[in-house]
Amino acid sequence: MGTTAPRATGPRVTARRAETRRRVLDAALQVFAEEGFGRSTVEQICERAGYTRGAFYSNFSSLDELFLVMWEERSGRMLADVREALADVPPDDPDEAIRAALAAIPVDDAWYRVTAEFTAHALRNRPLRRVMAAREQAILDTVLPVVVDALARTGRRVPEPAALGHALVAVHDGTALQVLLEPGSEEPRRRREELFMHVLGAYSTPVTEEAP
Amino acid sequence: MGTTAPRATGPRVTARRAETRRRVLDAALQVFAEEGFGRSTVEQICERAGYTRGAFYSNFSSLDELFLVMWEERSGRMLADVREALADVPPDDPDEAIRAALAAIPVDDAWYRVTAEFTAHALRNRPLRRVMAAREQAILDTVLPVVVDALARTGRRVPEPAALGHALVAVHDGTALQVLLEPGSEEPRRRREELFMHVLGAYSTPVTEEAP
DNA sequence: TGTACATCAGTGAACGCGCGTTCACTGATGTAC
DNA sequence: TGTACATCAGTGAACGCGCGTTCACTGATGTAC
Repeated sequence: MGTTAPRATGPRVTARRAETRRRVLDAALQVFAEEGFGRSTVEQICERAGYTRGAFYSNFSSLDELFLVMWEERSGRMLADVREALADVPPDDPDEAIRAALAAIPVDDAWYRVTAEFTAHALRNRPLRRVMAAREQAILDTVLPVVVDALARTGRRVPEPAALGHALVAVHDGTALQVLLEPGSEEPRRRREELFMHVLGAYSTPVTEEAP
Repeated sequence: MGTTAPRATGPRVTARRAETRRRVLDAALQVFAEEGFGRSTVEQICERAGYTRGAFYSNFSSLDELFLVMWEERSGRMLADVREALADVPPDDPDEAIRAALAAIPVDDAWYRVTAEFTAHALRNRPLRRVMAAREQAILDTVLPVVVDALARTGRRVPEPAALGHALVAVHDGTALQVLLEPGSEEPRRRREELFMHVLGAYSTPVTEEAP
């Protein structure tokens, strides 16, 4: 039995290894977006990342695992960006706050493609479904308070924040697709914003105390 | 130059051939739903359909073509079902009409998976994008008139039918995903219906003529 | 700081399976008389 | 309706490529003194 082995953080993650993983993960996003997850090969990803296939198997056990790790890492980073953008929103102009919140949520072509496939994948895979559900919850936890605050400053309160949250996520998913399917046009973007506003209005009530 | 060749309907479609295509298309939907489009093979589909691979190449030129044909055929049939269901809606109860319209739009697991992937596929493929856009338009043409009518009977008019239409499609896409991600729960179904109602309200105005 | 050694991370060749694609063939289907 | 023939649709074997996966190896990185 080893006595002084330094295994505090597991099997030791060297800087070199971290760099390799990062480059492979970045390459994976690009390849998945271009080829589709199902049509992507270990070879393509390694070539793009500048490694041989052996490096892949030294870091990941399968394409499925890579897909999961990549998606979680990426969506986590994206959520952090949104959180940061929301922190900078000026608290004195609620209308602007809501607009900023919308602008902070990126509608990115490559990412949406990958997410659409990840979604389809999750629908046939229990554990992945939980991953997606957890992510939706994280999004709500980040975005909802800001939105509810902004509405409060326009004199509106939200009786059921959870319902509003799920509605916003659904609207985001649905309209993002429409935006990406018509790359040239500004129409869908406008409709998207309009729908968001309508939903905010529908899930909140004015707090003008003229009732008893 | 052939003189009396009977080529009225192109290369002659025999009953046998039509049957083969149908069985292959049915098998394709199942396999795509289970394995994902990208991970599906000609072999799997043929095996499930009860043919050898040669039969596939005698009827289709590639998996991509099969995917497109299958999706169009399937979504066309689905739209026809919706149209039929809407035709049966009793015209005297507008609230019920709307509920029936919602119920007529199926939220089917296998189909949604396949559509999610088809969507991702379309995002990286111009011609497919047009196919999807055309389908969205067809859905609107089918569903919108019924919805606008039903609203009219509750004394509401829709100033911008197109905007409402796109909003409904977006809400459908977004909430269908939530429904499927939580298979056990009735929650998302309830929230879905609620959101539809809110959107109908937001995009229509009461026509009570008390203004000048 | 320098040297000697140990371990680690990625290399690249090798293996073999599975799949896409082709094609000569044969049994099924359709046509002419 | 029956027979002879022509065409068609699907068969199944064959070929070969590309890819997943393994593994002995070596140069890179880290450690001890």
